[in-house]
Amino acid sequence: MELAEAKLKFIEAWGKLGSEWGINRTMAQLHALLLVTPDALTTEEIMESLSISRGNANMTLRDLIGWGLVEKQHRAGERKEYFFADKNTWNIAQQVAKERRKRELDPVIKILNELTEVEGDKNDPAFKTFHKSVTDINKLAKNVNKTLETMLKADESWFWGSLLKIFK
Amino acid sequence: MELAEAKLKFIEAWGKLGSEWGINRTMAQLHALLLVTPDALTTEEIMESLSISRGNANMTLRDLIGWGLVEKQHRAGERKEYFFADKNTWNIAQQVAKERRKRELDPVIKILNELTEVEGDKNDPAFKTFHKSVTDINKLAKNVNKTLETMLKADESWFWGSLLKIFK
DNA sequence: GTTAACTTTCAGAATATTTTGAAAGTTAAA
DNA sequence: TTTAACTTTCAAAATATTCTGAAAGTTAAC
Repeated sequence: MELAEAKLKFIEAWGKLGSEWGINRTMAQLHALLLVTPDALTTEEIMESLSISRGNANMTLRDLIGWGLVEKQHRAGERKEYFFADKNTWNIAQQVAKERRKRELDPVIKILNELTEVEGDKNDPAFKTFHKSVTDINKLAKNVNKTLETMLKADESWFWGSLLKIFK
Repeated sequence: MELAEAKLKFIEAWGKLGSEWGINRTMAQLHALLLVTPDALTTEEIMESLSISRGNANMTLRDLIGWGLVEKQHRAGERKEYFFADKNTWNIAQQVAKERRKRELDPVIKILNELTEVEGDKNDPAFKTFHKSVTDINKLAKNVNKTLETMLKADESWFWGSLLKIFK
């Protein structure tokens, strides 16, 4: 397989995975493109590579910067901006985990905490079932949260080393 | 807060979280409804509760059954079918992990394995960057895979106990 | 074998999301 | 200050996803 073909395959696969996990396909693809490109790219080059419009490129880049995955570079004597992605996979994983926790997990834990407090007739099966499900899911969510917390502070080799040691 | 209101809040929150994670909102909501309902429900009752059409209810129920989260029940002397959800949160988490792994992670690991094998000029920065990113992501994916593997076999309290022990 | 209660299907409608592109905005350099 | 290179915005268009509902299909009971 040619490098060019392989890059396209990677970009496509990453876009697909992203869209299955609630991440805009273009955003995942643009990130993938920057991941396999050694140097920083201009908006123009990105538009060309992915066949997307200027507006789309601009907004997607802004989103990626908001996720902490991409940075702007400016070069002396040049008006245009260059974009490049952090290539450290562990950093990327941490960054994605951090953002999704903040945006999605935290709000839901907040609601679950409230719902756990709802009171009712302990003999009513409707109440009992509600309370048990909410409480159990809340516990699960908190365990996930703690695990993420650890992951966010951890060094990659320590993290996987520890995990795979127990999980031999 | 009333139980009825709390149920609605739970259904709404679960639907939102689902849609952020690439799961159809209705599917997440219907699952949530069954989770907080002690007894099995008919299609009719589900349509009513969630204000959805018969077609939508039917297809969503079929999907949930496909995910292993809901079961059909039939009752002696009755034509209509009843649907109920497994209320064991750990089972649910395992089931979701298992299905998403099969549907989404496995295919991507297959592609990453192929792309890892692509050969090229070791002095070409384009090749080096491609190869490193693909290899690193592949490693990460495999570690996630191993962790899921363990989780799928594990007992809940052992799993979280082990994790939180290292991660104190 | 007929009925009627129920389930399933799927084309088209509704809705939600993503993308475009041209106009407006910005700002370094002349 | 003016220009022009570049970035940003956002209403409208394109696309993708989800939902509806009526018709077709199924089958348990009679």
